[in-house]
Amino acid sequence: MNFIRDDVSKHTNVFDVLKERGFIKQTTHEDEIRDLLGKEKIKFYIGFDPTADSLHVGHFMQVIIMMYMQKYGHTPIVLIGSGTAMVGDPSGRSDMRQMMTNDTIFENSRKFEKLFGKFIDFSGDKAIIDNNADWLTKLNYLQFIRDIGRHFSVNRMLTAECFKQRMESGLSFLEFNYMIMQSYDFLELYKRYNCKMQFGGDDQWSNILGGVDLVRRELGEQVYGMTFALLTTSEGIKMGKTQKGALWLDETKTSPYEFYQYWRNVEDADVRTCLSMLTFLPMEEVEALVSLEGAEINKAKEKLAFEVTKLVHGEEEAVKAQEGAKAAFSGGASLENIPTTKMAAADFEGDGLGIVSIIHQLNLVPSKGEAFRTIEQGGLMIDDEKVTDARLMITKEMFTDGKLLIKKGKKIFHMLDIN
RNA sequence: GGGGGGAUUCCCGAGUGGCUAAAGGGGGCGGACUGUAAAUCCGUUAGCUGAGCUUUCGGUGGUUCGAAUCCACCUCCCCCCA
Repeated sequence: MNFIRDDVSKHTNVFDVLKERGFIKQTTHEDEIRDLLGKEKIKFYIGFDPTADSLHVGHFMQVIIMMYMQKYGHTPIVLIGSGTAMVGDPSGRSDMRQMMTNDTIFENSRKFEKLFGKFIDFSGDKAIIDNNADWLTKLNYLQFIRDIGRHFSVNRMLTAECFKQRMESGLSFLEFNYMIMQSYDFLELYKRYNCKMQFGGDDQWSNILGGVDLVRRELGEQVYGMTFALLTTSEGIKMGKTQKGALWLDETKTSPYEFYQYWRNVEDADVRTCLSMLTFLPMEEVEALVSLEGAEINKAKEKLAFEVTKLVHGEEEAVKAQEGAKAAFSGGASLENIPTTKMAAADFEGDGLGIVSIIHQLNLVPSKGEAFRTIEQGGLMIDDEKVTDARLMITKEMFTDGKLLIKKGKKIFHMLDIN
């Protein structure tokens, strides 16, 4: 559980550390927050709605923040938003979320909890995990709108950024309540744990402000909020999206090799942001890596990919992924770490199997039509030889030591193993 | 409650009876160029192991030799007025 090196930063106030790394986007009271974080050990929370069965890179950013905070002595409260997930956050969405069944939400929550345990130390009282279903599901409507609803001005809510883009496409009353639910969470956590701050991605700004205001109005207490830059590419597109969907932290959903490759392939312009936000390398080291010129920047990308993969999947997997990538792209290194699928030797007896169905089965192409196209366009290689005939049959004799290397396009390598 | 406008292939968006598996753009995929980068250029982009066949234009039923296009009903969405 010792992810962050002691020499990660020269600063001793975690606020300065986060600032140095470019995380901080907006704060409710910059000076007071810096002061508070320097003087006191506080409790703070970040909410995560279990809308999927795994955390993705966006969540991971928030996890990293909690890791820093914990490293510097503060206590993270991980709030699983099973209750808020039943409402659905409209922030940054152009349409309403699919309604989820309670069972799905419950299932997802369990998986979230497990993943958090990998990064945050919950031993003793070093961190807290709670779930807002605990209080939100018990609310009495009438009581709630009288006690809490009266503090919210609809006029003001409607001007909030998070609702703006929905003013045209439509916003249901259900979703409109999301902000109030999240605000109530802050109030509840303040009462339960004396939680003084809420963090979140910058898209959470309005929701966080709502909570800060509510605590002040209801209890007359000052609490604080802070948002962090979203991890986006230099073009402003959210990072961590692949054509298959999000980049997941769960290795069964995104393999460590794929995960490694994603970071290995980021654009030059994004290397600095990624290194500073997703790795715990000291900033001097980050600067040194980023200053590499031309093709040399690949060294920085390798380091980035390795460090992030190590953080998420452990050193062993990171080494494997790196070895596999090196073997595939630059040759030399051992081929055993390239993504491999085992198949029965018997399948390749006699006439063997058609190449098209093989690559389709391996999920290298989404359909057989795509497989044909790939071959027609010269995008498929077997053991370094271009496949020209889509009806090519793969037989046992074509394997060397029971292995066959398939390359699709420039970047996808896959080993077939019949041993 | 009244009036108006919509729903098109991964997304946006054209298409108002056959020439439409459906323009154009985005995205994806393949190629060239490169540094496993960016930019650019070329090709490609429903499924089925080629020609051929099957499924697609919110849903259901109908008109027609023939429908994404016409008709009826239904569902959902948006806008204006209350």
